[in-house]
Amino acid sequence: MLLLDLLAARPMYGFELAEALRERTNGVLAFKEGTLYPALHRLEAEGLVKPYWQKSPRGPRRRYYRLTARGRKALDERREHWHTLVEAINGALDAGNETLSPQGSGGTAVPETQ
Amino acid sequence: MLLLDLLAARPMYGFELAEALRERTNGVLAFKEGTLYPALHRLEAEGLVKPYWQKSPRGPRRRYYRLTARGRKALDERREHWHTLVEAINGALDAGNETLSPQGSGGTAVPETQ
DNA sequence: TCCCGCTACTTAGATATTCTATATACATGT
DNA sequence: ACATGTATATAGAATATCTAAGTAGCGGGA
Repeated sequence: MLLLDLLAARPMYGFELAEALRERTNGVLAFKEGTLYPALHRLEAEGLVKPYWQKSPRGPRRRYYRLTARGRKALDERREHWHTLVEAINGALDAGNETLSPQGSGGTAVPETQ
Repeated sequence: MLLLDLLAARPMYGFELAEALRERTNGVLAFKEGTLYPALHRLEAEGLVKPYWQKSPRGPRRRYYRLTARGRKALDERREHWHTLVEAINGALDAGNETLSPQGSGGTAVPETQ
């Protein structure tokens, strides 16, 4: 999801993605090479991104990844799934803390996942 | 974290934990047996929970898990880590959506993780 | 020229976790 | 005796991460 999200703005190459994630999360999250590149290959295999080589003004060539239409759709789905997940977990955590305001947290029935 | 959180209220047994999580998350999350029991064994090995057998009024005996002092501490740490993680990811997602209110989200420098 | 450091991508192997699937067993009802 | 529901356990496959190393282009300094 994070990779797709970063690529939604513009095509980027691996190293750039790693730097961008680190900046955006203030260093909380950082892709390790062994995670990043295989993950990009998986996204490519799923048809969610389309890569192309491009020369660098200095240093080795770069592999840019562009989001496909399917990738855009997948990003929307994954964002929604992420929010569902966070709300479910935070709701579960809140439920254990009957210390303060007893609010129902607007519990709408949610379709099963996992 | 979810197991520790559920056990913070009172000791519970595996099956009960599975039902409790399903209820609390409106079915969004559910422990599979093959995930739940090994996870409980790991928590035990880490000294975060202490199990004991107890007879059931009907059906086979139950293995109740009680949170230890270390488990309580671990829960606090994991909750904090969870919130840090969620904020980092949501912040990263927001950063890609320069559509609305340009708020800095109160970005406090956070120590590195992962 | 040679080596070093930075950029940039790749991949093998170890480790960790989840899921699938099955096994075991107690209690109750038919 | 057998099916059903409760309850725990675990082997094996699948998936993903991390560790670690390798390859390579470019520019600067000895």
